[in-house]
Amino acid sequence: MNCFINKLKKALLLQVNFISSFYLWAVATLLCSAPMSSRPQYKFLKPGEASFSSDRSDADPTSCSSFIYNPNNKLPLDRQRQRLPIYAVKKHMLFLLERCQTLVIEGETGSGKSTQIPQYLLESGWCTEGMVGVTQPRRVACTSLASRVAEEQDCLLGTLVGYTIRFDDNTTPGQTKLKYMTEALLVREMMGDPLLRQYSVLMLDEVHERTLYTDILLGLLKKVLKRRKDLRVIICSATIDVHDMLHFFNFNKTADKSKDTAAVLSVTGRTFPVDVHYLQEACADYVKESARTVTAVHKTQPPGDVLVFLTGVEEVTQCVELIIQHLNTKNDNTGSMRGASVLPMHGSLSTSEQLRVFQSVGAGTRKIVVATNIAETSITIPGIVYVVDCGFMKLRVYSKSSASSNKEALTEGLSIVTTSKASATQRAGRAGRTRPGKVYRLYEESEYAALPDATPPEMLRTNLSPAVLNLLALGIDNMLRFEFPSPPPASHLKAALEELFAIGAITEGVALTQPLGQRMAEMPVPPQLAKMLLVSGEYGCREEIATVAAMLQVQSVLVTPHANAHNARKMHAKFQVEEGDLLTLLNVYVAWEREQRCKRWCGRHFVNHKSLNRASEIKSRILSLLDKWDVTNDQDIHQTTGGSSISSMRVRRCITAGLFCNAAYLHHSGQYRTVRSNTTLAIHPSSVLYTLQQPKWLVYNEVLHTNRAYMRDLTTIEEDWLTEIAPHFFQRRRVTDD
DNA sequence: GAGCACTGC
Repeated sequence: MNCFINKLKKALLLQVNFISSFYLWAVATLLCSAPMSSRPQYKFLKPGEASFSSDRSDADPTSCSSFIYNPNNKLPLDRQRQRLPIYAVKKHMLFLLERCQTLVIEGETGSGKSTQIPQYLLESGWCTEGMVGVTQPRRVACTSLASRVAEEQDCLLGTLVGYTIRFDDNTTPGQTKLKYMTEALLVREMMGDPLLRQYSVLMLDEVHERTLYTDILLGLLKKVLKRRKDLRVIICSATIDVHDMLHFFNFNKTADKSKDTAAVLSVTGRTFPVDVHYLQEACADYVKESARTVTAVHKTQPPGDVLVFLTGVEEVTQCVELIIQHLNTKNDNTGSMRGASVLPMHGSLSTSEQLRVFQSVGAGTRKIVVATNIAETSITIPGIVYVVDCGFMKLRVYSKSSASSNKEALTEGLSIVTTSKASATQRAGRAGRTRPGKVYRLYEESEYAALPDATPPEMLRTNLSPAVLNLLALGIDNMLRFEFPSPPPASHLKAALEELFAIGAITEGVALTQPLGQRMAEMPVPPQLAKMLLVSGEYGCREEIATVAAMLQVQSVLVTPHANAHNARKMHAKFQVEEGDLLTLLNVYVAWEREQRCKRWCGRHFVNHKSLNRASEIKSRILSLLDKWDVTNDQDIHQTTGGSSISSMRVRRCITAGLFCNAAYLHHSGQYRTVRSNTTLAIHPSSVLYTLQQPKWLVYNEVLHTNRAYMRDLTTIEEDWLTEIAPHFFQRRRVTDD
């Protein structure tokens, strides 16, 4: 502790009191540390005109998407089902499931596993005692798979076959036997039913994606399997990690194979061969090289649409412009020209702009889609024959801040890294869905061999406090003994435990506090925001905080179109207040409601209508939870205040109660430093405080690492509030050294 | 003094 204090420099500072969290630290350091994922470096060779090597046909377009190309869609449904590759192994699968608790199915796109396996289980009596639950990482997959299966079973969706995603439960209790759901939702269900008694079989689909919730579920199900010998678990994954999964779930530690509790079954897919082309010499600029390659494909290759993978919005925009230049003809605003239509595709586009890539561009015209990673798993564009893969992607990383600080701080950020072999294969597979295709990889063949096999699981790359809170609520109070499929580094767990302790979610003994911690776990928002919501009654600003929390859950409420940035900024200025971004967001929401949620008003003010509607849904869900727990505005506060400035202060004090760990002050050097670790951080240019007067003290909602470490979603606060609201965390001291 | 890939409760 003394040593820690000595490290701080000059002036009057607030300091973190780590005395109470020392125990947590001791617990956390006991946890075994996992090897950090190595981040491969991609080296560019000298610039120059590069050419592609000759055709090769060794592509293995393994991909597992919920959108399945169906070459038999003119046949009757039962004939279609029998033609799927999975049908050939149906009996073997059912036999293995009788014998083993866990079945790992290695299956490729178009094998029919996601739709057929649940029906085989239904038909062979696995649903008499309980349901078959199928998890998916994404919501659209749940809804589309459920409707397909309902159609094949000739039943109304929501009866025998149903789905459950957030805000949308389309099942009938007692009647629904096949239930598709998101992974996160099954984790929620386990809070009420830890042994999942209503399920006889659980099937986890797309496990190779290794989302945070996939890993949580894998660990939890392993525990449940030990307690419930009647339960069966089916793991569907791509080739890459089948043996890891088998090893993870096989409880047989003897050499006697007949005692194995897990088995593997392989199913071939139904995709077309994809020719792989590599550069013979590395390129200096993959954006320019992509545009050059697309142009060459358009001029020399037979008809067929093109999909380009780049890493970010800016690259996509630049590449679209370059391609249009290269194709060198007048283009109208639609991007159409001489037999080609060039379209961008990324998450920040509006729905209507995104829909354009699915629309037909007409016979004789080649569609060229330039996309981010959104096209790798989340969406499938039909008709793609050529893929151009730059070999890079943006990936969330969670690591020690490289910014100048005298104490380690873990922060989240995005980095551009090379893709993995699995990811390169997935991208290539996008070219072979309807007929044989070609992929152009903008790197050398030797570079491919150097790629990591798979992208590291999200569990190793993210802030763990939400996950740890979830596990605690599920009764996993000993992280030491929890079997993570990929154990996260001890430092990440330590940081999560410290944060949860600071906001009062857990005790020094790492137990969930009652009722605060328990309720925070049930809140569908990150722990710090949950804290803010649960104490909002005490500050008399329940409605306002519910709005702020909901607005922080949706992306891009304020839109700034490239072409109309000036006007957008002018309109956005109407909502801006010097108290910061969270109160600005509150203003936007209030204004939207005042205008009767008018869509045209949104357009005029460059506000995303879809996002606001979603925020409204989340807000209602939050408010109903607060009602359930009797979190209501304190009457005394309500009566004695009324003015808007006082109201703003109440809201900001309540925000401080949730985000006090993220406090920063304006150092005399003119830079902001965090109170917790004295890390230098800058105000992000998207913040309203970027142009307004810089406050002495503020709290931020998140840190974004790009070239520098930026704080986003800011709120101005008073220094005194910190010691007042979180006395356990802050101590006022005068530090005189240095 | 710039610029966030994608999910999910």
